[in-house]
Amino acid sequence: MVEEGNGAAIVAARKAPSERKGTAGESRQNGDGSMDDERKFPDFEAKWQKFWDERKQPASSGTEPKSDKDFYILSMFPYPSGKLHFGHALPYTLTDAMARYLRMRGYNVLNPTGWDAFGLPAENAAIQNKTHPATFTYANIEEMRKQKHAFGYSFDWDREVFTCKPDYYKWTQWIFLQMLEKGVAYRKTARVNWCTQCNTVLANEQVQTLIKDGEEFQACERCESRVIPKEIPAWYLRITDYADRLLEGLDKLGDKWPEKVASQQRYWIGRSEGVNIDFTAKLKDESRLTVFTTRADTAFGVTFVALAPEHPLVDQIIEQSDAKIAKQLKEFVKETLTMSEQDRAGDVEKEGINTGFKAVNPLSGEEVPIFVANYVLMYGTGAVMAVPAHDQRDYEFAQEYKLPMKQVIEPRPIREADDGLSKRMRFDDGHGRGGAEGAKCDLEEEAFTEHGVLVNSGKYDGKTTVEAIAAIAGDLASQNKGGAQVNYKLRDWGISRQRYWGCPIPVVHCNRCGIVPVPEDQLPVELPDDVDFLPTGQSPLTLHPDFQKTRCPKCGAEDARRDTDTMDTFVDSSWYYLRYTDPRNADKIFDRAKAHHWAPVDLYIGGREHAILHLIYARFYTKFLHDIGLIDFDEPFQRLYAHGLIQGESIRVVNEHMNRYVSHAEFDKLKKEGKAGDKDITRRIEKMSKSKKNGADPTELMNQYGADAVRLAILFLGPGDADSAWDPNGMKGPYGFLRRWYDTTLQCAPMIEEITQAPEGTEYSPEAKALRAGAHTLIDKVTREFEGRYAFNTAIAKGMELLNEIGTFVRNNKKPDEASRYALREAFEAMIVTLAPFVPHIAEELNELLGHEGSVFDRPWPKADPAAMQLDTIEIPVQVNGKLRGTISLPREADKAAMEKAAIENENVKKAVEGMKITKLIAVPGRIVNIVAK
RNA sequence: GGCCGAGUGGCGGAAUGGCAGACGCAGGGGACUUAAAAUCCCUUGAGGGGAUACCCUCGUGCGGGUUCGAAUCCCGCCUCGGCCA
Repeated sequence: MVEEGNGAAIVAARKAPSERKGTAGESRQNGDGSMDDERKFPDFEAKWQKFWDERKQPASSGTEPKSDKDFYILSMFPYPSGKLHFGHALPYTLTDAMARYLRMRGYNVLNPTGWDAFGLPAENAAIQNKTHPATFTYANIEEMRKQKHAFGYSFDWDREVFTCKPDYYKWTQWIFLQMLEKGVAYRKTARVNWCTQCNTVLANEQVQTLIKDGEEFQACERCESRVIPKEIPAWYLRITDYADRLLEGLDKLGDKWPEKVASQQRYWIGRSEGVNIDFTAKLKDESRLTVFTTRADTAFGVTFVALAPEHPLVDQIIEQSDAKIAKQLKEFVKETLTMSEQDRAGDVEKEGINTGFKAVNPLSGEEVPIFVANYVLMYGTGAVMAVPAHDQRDYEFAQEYKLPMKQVIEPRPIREADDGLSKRMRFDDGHGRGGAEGAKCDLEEEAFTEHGVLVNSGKYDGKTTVEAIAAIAGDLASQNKGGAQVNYKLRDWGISRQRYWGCPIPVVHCNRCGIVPVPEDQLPVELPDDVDFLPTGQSPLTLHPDFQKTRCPKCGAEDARRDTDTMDTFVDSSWYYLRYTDPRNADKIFDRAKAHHWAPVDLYIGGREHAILHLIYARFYTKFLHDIGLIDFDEPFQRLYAHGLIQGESIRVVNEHMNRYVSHAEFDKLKKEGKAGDKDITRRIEKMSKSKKNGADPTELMNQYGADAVRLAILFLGPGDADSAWDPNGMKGPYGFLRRWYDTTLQCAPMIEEITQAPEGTEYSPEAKALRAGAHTLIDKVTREFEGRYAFNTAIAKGMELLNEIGTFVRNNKKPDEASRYALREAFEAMIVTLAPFVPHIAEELNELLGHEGSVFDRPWPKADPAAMQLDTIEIPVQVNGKLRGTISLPREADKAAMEKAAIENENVKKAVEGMKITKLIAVPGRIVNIVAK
């Protein structure tokens, strides 16, 4: 599938030794300890960055369909927060290594980057500093772009996109209009988080739980004042229509996506198969009261019905109640609605009020009381049938309010095969459990929520849970009293933000025509520049004199108003990967053929914090764009790599002097001054943050040690998909390795520069063979990591190992023969080429030093020679009864019999089996011998 | 509370059924140096014996199991982390 470089040719093509330039050539003459001061290592990184910039061939913008050789690799673009930190450096280093590797393998690689540039922090900074969000944003971008460049990342900079520029958000608006036309975007009035101080909507993530004076409440993360639910009109995207397809897509992606991310998305979508049952509420008039349940089989056990405080019937009930109950209900509803849904669904005290009205169960004909309860959410129908005997929440509520309990399910072991529940149904609200063998039913203690067999349920007695649900759903449907129903936890996506620094929503409100989309030829609706950023909490767009004022595009009325909301920034990032395929197109969102030359993304690299929101939204957008015929695929990211978090060790000092976090440097200082000791501190590994003073600045480290060393240190820390802790000493190993590698190459260059071909007819010494084995093992190891596992820490360790072997070899072979010199050259070449994706600058430098023309990245990827990887004699461990008792040296090709013979003859082994009878011999060729003896 | 992941030296981590601790950091010893830093070399799981280069015992969170053989697979538990509630 992939063209292989010829391993034997790894040493070829180079220029004359006399042309060799080495910055350190002279300083090495010192040959003493002062070398490092004078040399300043490394000093060649800027040189190679310039070299790359000048020879950079832009990624092809072909229009031919994507081939096996076209590879789209993408790292999540950053919010321009100001500085590049470890949260960025890890994914970009991973991405760059892979992109460089793929190019060396002959792939045509697209590796773009850009800026997720709209967002709240810029606007808050603007308010604080009395500037413009754009000023803040572009200054940050400028800084971060420099940093990314200094790391030597090989991005396709000519494709850089900025979501905050009109040439980008024009198309964000355009997609919105398509959604509006298709009914996927709509406006409704619904409950949002409203900050009472800032007078604005907050996203769920911007709401935090605070405890003040012993009271717990939901607060604004910025001003810490109370957040209340409020009904306001806002724009929504009908992502719920895509729920099933979003689920099916996950199945298709299979193991190309981490199972963790897929299951989080499944859970978020929260499909549950159940039954709607229409009760009859006996108010003044009889009205229908539909409940949704996944356990219709327990319908005969209903002893009350509970409504969410938001349920539409609640208003009617209040109207029809006597004054006292009405007042109680009103207060209860008001109080409950100040709680967040998370709290209500959690372990909050279950409270409710008996309305005094009754509802009739359509299956049993029984009348049960109607409650309004805080633990019922506006999920499903906003009403539940309460079955205390078989639902734990109902059980607790019934205990509290002394409500009756009626058992209608009996435990009975159900064989796995009888449990016909689909996977999706199991994945519901926790009720869909299989009938466990030996399940206990003790209603004195808790509800019985397992599956079983129906009792006290009229004609359904004797049926199993699964049979009963189907039968009841069917009967209800035929009587027009409900039927099977699928519900989702996923809600439609509210995208309106009462903010300035976002993509304006391109609609006009006209008094005559209502909501009118801005015609396509008038896009983009641009953000006005001349706005004041005042801490009023109101969107500056509503205060702007002209922005709102516009003509109705439909009837021409002068008094129409523009929508002043802007879009959630997740909208901007839901389709950016497509714009990279044709970033400067002024006429279209992108050229269809260009898009299909690259998209979908082959490998998407980003943090796990985006497992749900961004990745679901991007998948949803892709499906929509597919549906309107823009693209012919409907999953954006073929493979997802979720990188880990780099954490830092924090130190907290608690003593008579202080009680706060200190940095490592500060602690050392305090220790010297005697103000703090080891017993006063708590060390913890936690997410890097300013307040915990456990962060490390990659750019600072880069200035000190060079980009390659930081790249290497990051990759060497651990496998990229695991969280790992940053050690303040973590630079030393990788930096020392690079320096030793450089020095050793320089030292050996004169010895190997004449050798260009494997010497014919010369035998390798055992040492040279061992060195060759090391070199080819490195090639094999690095290749395998790039082809699947991405555990680059182990690949790098192999590189370090080979350098150690080279050191030993050189020390022990002061006057190497030609074959040895070739083996040595091969080892250096293997290191340069295979480590180049990780540490590109030094690889270029050493490549040049060994006399090669051009870039190391133009060299073919080497192929490991399996024969060279193995030694002639191998050491085989010998166990006796599973315990290591000796090792034997054998020719590589020794068969079982030879291994067994050598094993029994080994002195240590003889001692170990003395006086025992050997009952069994296990020999695994090339691996181990185990002797079983009694 | 649910789901997922993890638990291996002083530390980051190797080893995915076959010599536990690769590689690196930190520690110890030595060389160089007037000295220090830097650099280089040796050494380093714990315990014990022989004391040269050798050997033994224990050891991958805990308890069981499967296997000739388990860090790795199975069952039960504990702890930590993440996400959701």
